[in-house]
Amino acid sequence: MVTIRDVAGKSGFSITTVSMVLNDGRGAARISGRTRTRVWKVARRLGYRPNLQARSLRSKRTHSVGVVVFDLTDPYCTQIWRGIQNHLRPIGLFPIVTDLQDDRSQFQPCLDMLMDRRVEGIIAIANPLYLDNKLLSDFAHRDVPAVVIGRELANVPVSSVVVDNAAGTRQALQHLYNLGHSRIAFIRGPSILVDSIQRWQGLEDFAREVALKLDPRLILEIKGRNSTYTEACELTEELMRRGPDFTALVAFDDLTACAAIRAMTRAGRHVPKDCSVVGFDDIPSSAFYNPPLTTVQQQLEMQGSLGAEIMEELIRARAENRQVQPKHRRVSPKLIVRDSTCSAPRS
Amino acid sequence: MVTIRDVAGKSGFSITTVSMVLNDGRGAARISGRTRTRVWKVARRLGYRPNLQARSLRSKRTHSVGVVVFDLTDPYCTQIWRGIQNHLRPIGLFPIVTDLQDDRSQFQPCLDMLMDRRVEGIIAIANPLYLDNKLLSDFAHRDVPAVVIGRELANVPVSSVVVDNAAGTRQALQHLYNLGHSRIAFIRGPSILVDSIQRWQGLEDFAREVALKLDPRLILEIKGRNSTYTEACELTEELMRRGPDFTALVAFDDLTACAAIRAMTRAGRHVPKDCSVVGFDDIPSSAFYNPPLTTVQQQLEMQGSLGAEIMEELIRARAENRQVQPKHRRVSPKLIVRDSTCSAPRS
DNA sequence: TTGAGAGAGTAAAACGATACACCAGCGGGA
DNA sequence: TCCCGCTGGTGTATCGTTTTACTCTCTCAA
Repeated sequence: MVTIRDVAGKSGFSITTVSMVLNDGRGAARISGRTRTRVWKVARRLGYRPNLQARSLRSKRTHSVGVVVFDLTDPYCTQIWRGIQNHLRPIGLFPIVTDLQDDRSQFQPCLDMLMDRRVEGIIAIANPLYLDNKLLSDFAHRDVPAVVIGRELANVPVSSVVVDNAAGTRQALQHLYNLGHSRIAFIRGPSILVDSIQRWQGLEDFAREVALKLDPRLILEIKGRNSTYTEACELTEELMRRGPDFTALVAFDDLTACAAIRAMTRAGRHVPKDCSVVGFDDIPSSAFYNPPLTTVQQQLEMQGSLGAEIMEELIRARAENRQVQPKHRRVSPKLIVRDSTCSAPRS
Repeated sequence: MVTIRDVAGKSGFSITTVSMVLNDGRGAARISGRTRTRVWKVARRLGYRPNLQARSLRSKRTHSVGVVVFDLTDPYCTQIWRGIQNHLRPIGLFPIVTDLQDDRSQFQPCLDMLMDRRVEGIIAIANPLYLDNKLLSDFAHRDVPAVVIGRELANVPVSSVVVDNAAGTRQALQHLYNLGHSRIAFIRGPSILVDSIQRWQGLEDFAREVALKLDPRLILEIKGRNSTYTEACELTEELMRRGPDFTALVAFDDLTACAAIRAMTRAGRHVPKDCSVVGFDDIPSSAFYNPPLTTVQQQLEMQGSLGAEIMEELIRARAENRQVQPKHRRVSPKLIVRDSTCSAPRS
């Protein structure tokens, strides 16, 4: 491996000079143009690549950011990751990912691994289910800047990016309402999730505004005891028993929506002709579902970039020894209309 | 940050001793038990965490492995990643991932980033489409061990892990054959992919063995000019025009299978009652499709661990200054039977 | 003539660990 | 008594950078 010493030797300048030139910072201005080009030329010719470990050992900066992901095989995470990466790379920060594999006991170990690598900040993608506030608030006390995506923490000084759940379900219901549906069934998410509550809030608010009556017999809730998919299938069957005349269904998320459609198809009901269905999340496979799903897009990639943007700001502040308040961002979701919804049948 | 110097100071031993104890290697045997426990106790009390950059600067080992992924939002990659990670972590190797974002021009930059971080080896997940042999063979010349997953390179000394495509499609066709299907349509993959060729080979071989006649009018091929999904829909429509009597369809992969099912559903044909469909890959959403897909599972996670296992071996060999030949592994895929296939209708 | 100041660069001390060579006791065999 | 080897350590150089604090050599004004 060729070191800065080699470059210095071959170019005839001192190590210091080479370092200053190559870092092209404050010091480089003190070095004459001729010297600069000569050093660069030699460095290029030798194929010099600075040793990052040595560099950060001395400079105390690693230019890397830890990303804690609760399940890297979940598209929710990877899309956010994409956004994070796209923002971070161009500004010279390198994201290092650790995967909890849906196992909360891995949270501390993962944090430790990242801290061991001396990351300059940590972005955590919060699994609504598995990361309780205790864990997250604890990691706020590590002395690096932190950003949580997907969850807002009360009383904890940690920056966050969240989606406006209520605005999303509002759009979904409005869509069905505009299509003329009035007898609508709902499958709510598990009540332990804030998302469930917020999404329901959006539905209730809109219904009240347009004086749409919600039949309590057509509102069921996922308990989350076993497989969500299976449970959602069963709930849909229960709904069909209770009120076979509903013409639309709002599902908690896309997986639930898929299950509902599957259950109805099996029962001989056609989606969307007999019943429109709308989901939430816009997971990648939604577009390829049978039928393609009308759903609410979370703008995950944008959530990722926003998180990274906040991180950039926090790291910059720390480098300049500025104090800075936690920042909070809320992104607006967007309704994507595909083929699982259509006008209500004329009765 | 507490350093080894602090531990040495507080415990009353020298830096050397502390280092030997904490690394618990060859040297530790020379240190008495009492000293060892005292050092450990102090280290724990102070919350000492070794500085990895300093450590690897001196020891020339980073204990990290680069993983080059062509698209981290593709479940193909994340499942392999999961396998890699599960193998690497327990043996103290840290995987660092870089994402090409499906852009081949990012290959060199990503490799550079990894080499800059002095990874001890590189595992590349080959996109059949975007990583041509030139790129991959070039990276074989970097002086770190390399493993390619998803592609076998001829004439290049790089280890690899691949799936036995032919064995997979053979199982798929056998399944349909056993269900009594004889009039079977096929959507082949783009001919530029080795996978397409191998998968087709498996089909042909099995058909020949059982004297099953393949109607050339029922064999179409994806060209890959625009969206695969859209194209596959169109091909399915074409198939239905050509021979509306086929009772089963073998698709190149799951996405194609989804498209085929969608197209048939739209045309009023019921899957599997009117036509069985089998895919390939077992992408995660296959289990939740409408209907759930019968498909060939690639064992991606296993491919990942096998790759990591090879990497472990290569790194160990290098550490011990042994020469070692590239290793090659081939995993057998497994048919997963779900609801998109059933017995052929009696004619 | 002197001295200040700018311009262009260098020497040497870190950073936090590991590796290698060495050292002080001490027991024992010749 | 001498030397050897063993036990249980320690001192110091070193890894490849960055950073701080110099050193020269000019130029130019007082």
